[in-house]
Amino acid sequence: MENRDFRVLVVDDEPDIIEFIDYNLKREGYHTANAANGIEALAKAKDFKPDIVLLDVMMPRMDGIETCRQLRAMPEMDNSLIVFLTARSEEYSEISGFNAGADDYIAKPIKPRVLLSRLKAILRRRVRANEQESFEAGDLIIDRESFLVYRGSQKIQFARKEFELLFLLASKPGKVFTRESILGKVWGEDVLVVDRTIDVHIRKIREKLGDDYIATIKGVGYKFDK
Amino acid sequence: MENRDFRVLVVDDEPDIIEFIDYNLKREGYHTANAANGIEALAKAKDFKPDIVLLDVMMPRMDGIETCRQLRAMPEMDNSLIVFLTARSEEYSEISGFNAGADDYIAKPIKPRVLLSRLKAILRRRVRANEQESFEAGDLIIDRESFLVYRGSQKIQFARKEFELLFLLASKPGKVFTRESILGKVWGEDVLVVDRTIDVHIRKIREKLGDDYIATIKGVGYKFDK
DNA sequence: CTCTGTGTTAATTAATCCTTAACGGATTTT
DNA sequence: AAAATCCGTTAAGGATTAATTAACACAGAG
Repeated sequence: MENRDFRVLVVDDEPDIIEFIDYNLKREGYHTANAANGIEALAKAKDFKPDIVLLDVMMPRMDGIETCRQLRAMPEMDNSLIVFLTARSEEYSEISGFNAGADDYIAKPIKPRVLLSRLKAILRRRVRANEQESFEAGDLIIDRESFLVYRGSQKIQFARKEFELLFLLASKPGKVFTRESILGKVWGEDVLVVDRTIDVHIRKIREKLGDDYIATIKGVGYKFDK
Repeated sequence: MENRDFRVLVVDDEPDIIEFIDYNLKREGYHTANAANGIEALAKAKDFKPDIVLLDVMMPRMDGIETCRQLRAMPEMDNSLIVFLTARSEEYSEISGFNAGADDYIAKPIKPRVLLSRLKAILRRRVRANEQESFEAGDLIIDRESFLVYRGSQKIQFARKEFELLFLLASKPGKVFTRESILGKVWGEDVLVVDRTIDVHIRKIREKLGDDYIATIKGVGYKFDK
């Protein structure tokens, strides 16, 4: 899906910021609309049907948190994302505490590149969330619900880490994952685990599936390649 | 890549700020140069070839925005980043409106840790941004994601150095790369490797692709030419 | 508590990649 | 024409990276 297909509603009481965000989004091909306060935002959302709402937390009349609640209640917003714009990242705890239903937040001051890359990431994440928990890769069916992998009528059981690793690799067949990125995604960002650990799990996967599913790219990483 | 390899040009009319930033960057191993105004900045940029320019927006004689435009126009600045130093975040509209080509900005007052971590993030991002994931060259498709080269339906596998070398040459078909620049880009700036090594890798590439992809320019270097 | 499956690491072995030295041919310079 | 330079090629070892095995810790199930 191209950016051009995404609709973004920007809600902020400062015209400068609206203009700034609007300019950057338009340049990337997003459809945009804007509102200066919560009341206006609700009205605009109804017509505009945004995929994503960038919502300033601090606004006069009706604040972002209340606006968010009301937006969430609208049927038109069923599949939309709401992203808070917060003056400082410290306010995150506050926001999440409110549990107003925001999907993410972006800290001000907003930098063009950060805004755009975050937006992309958020939208990508949504796409994934909508994805089924089960998919096919090669002649395998990988099903997260049951933690099982099917090959034809054969059921193959994997331990959790093995499964997550296979799941990651198979989710993008052909793509080479570096050990670093594998660690980040399967084990978590700041986990102290040695690279060899990945190798061992790869080996266990190969033991169960055969050697011709996961290819080693020496000096780079692994890929699912069947 | 270590910080020591990065070159930062700091442009600000206040000597105090220059000194402050300079001190902090040097401590982290960056190479630095500085300029007190836009005119000086342009001259320095030409010699110093910075990877990144920290540019005060408000300056006498020629302001940061105009300086930025002119820097962008310089061929020496092709791969450089320009980061604005802005007095306050309110300057959004200004920054966004003119589209002078800044890559990011850092708000004053500048805190050392913020400066350094932002710089790291920005440089890291650049490295990625420069990396095209996949492109066509001649009848080849060179795909870094899978570390494969396709010729029609044929998949051709390369070892890492071979791949990087082919990737470099093919990224600018027709351009002659000297051995020196090849070493710098594929092997890294301060690696001690003998020229014959490149030849050997070129040979391996030719073995896999055929002799009519990479041409030797005697006394100069190699180019991708198909 | 014991047993089993899982996750991790260390240590060893295996694979392959990278680099170099050496030599020969080609081309350019002296 | 000789000398010098540059490039291509080969084969060998050294260096790097991955595969494999075995051992241990730990958690949860029974």
